[in-house]
Amino acid sequence: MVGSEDERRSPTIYDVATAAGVAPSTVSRAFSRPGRVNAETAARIRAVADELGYRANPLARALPTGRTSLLALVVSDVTNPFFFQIIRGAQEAADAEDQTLLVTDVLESATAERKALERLVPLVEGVVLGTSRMSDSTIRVLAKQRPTVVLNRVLGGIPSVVTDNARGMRRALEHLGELGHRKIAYAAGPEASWADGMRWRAMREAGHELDLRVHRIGPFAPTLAGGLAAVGPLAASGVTAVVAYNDLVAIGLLQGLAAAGVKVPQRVSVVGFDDIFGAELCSPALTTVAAPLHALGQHAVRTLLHDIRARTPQHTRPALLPAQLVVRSSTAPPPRGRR
Amino acid sequence: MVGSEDERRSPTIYDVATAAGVAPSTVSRAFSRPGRVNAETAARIRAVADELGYRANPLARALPTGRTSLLALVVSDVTNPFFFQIIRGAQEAADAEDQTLLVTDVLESATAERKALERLVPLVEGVVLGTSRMSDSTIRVLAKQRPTVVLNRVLGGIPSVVTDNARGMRRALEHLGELGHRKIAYAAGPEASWADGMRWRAMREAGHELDLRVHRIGPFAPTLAGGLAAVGPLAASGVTAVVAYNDLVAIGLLQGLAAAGVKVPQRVSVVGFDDIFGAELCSPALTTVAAPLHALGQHAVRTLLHDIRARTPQHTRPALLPAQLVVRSSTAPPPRGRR
DNA sequence: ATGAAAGCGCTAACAA
DNA sequence: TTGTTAGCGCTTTCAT
Repeated sequence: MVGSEDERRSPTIYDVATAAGVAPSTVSRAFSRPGRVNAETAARIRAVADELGYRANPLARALPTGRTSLLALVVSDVTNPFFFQIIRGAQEAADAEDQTLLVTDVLESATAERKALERLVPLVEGVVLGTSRMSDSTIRVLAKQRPTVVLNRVLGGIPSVVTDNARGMRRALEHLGELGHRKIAYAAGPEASWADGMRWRAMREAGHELDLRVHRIGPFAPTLAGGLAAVGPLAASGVTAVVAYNDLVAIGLLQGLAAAGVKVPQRVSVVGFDDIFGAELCSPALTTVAAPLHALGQHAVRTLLHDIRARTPQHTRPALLPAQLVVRSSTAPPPRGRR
Repeated sequence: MVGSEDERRSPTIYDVATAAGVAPSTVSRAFSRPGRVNAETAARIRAVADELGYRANPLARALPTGRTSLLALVVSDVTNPFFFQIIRGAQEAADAEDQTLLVTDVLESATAERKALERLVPLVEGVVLGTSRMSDSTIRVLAKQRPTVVLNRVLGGIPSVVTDNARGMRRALEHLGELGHRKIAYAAGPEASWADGMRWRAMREAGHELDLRVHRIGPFAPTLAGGLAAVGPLAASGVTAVVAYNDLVAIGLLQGLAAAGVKVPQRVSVVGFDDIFGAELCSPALTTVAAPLHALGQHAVRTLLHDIRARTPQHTRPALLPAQLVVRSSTAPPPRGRR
């Protein structure tokens, strides 16, 4: 067997039981089901446990119950600032409920994502998928095995929490409209992106309501390089303002425009999406639609915990969290004669 | 008990054993100790296992052996770009050895760090501490419980992996010296920081050898705000170049200098440390001493794994990983008449 | 090379 | 309210 003639193993419920003069099961109950045991007995047990330095073994507890108190958060890219606050929020929510959050980076690869999940699933009680690269059907299979919450993606029947892109986009266009812009471009992100579709649709609708002309360029990669690539098409489009798929694209645009000698915001205004770390570092500081990143992470974990406890997904329709426009220095009225 | 009259539990070694006509222990061996079992038997067992969709339960495996295949990486702040590549490197190294990495953010708080560790330690086989805020003695206690590796900190007797700050600083000063600078400031970071002490000491030594005058200002918080605060003291110091404790301070400095109308690099050159994400976003793009972030994470995990397997710390002296100077646009020759 | 059996530390029926 | 007892799924001596 394993234990051998242990020198100084850590104490178990048996040690506590003996020392307190009760049965092991009573010790167990004293910790996992307080109230199901006489107050005085419980107190004594706790005292003895303290003295012995007893700590419940999470593995042993998990084996018969399946309750590992472990939650997985899968992100497509830890180095993407988009996830920082999401991770933070998620971790806070998990800590608050005494759960341990396992953050896993899958490097933008659906294969890596599946492999990671294969390893994680038997260990965790639930998983939240941040910007998953996996197919809908793969996600559904996962959701059958463990309670699952999806971030920034809507998937019929699977609980999800997303940013209210429509309202955010609306705010951005209102802002641009008030400044006097009339013709505005959208620098699109990856076509496969759910958020991209949402944003462009919202832009068309808002443009229509606000009587603004909107124009789509792209798609571009959701990176600095993508933004750089958008410079040419943007110039060709003859607009005075552009809303980018996300901040990385917007910042790339800023850099490319600067290199081309086009002044921002004097000649053209630029608006980003998400408000990632870096959006206020660039110059000019980026006006952007701030996604409720922290809240997104927090809400996802709370929802997950709820579903785990309910033993079945309750939140079947997506939770919509509000975005907020952060006005910085990359937007201004259009050049005279261009309005 | 627990299992109840299960509908469709996942198959166990018992199921496989029955189906393959062998004993459960043989199935166990076939997986955990291949070679200790007849090749043909093993093949048959594997075939049957596949068919049944058998997957070893990591919890059950871990209970008797303690081998959870879980490693903890504790970072003081996930949102600090400094950690991105560290996390990546660590995760790669862990994946390569079929270990699961648990990344935990402790929000710059020693208390949170201790609490997180308390929860993690019984679960993981080892821990790497990235920029720990805990005291040396607390870390030593931890190291007694689980193999531990420390990042960017040297702690007698505890395995650690650190950046070669001395060589990096030397490169930075050589670069500045070649450009013609003679008087250079160091914008210091937190006094409690081990890296800060190293960097300042290295700067003095290099300055001495290269015949440059070095001057220390600060300490400043290791943040953008810290950099902003450094603008005044910097102006007062009368130098033509400054090396900042880290990139965040350097970028803050860039922003503050711009606001004050001081041109970088024409009037003053700025060098950062670490090369975090953001160092090339800011303007001008930052010249900086790039820490081998990815390698740091990777090396830490490898060392940890090694120690876990050796069942005792082997690497008693710090591993020194090389830094590299990345020259971008924030450095240039000093103004005429100031050399 | 393989099997039998004990045990890892805990939980949860079931009885008392 | 508390004790007894049988597992959870796996590993590992000890026999054979």
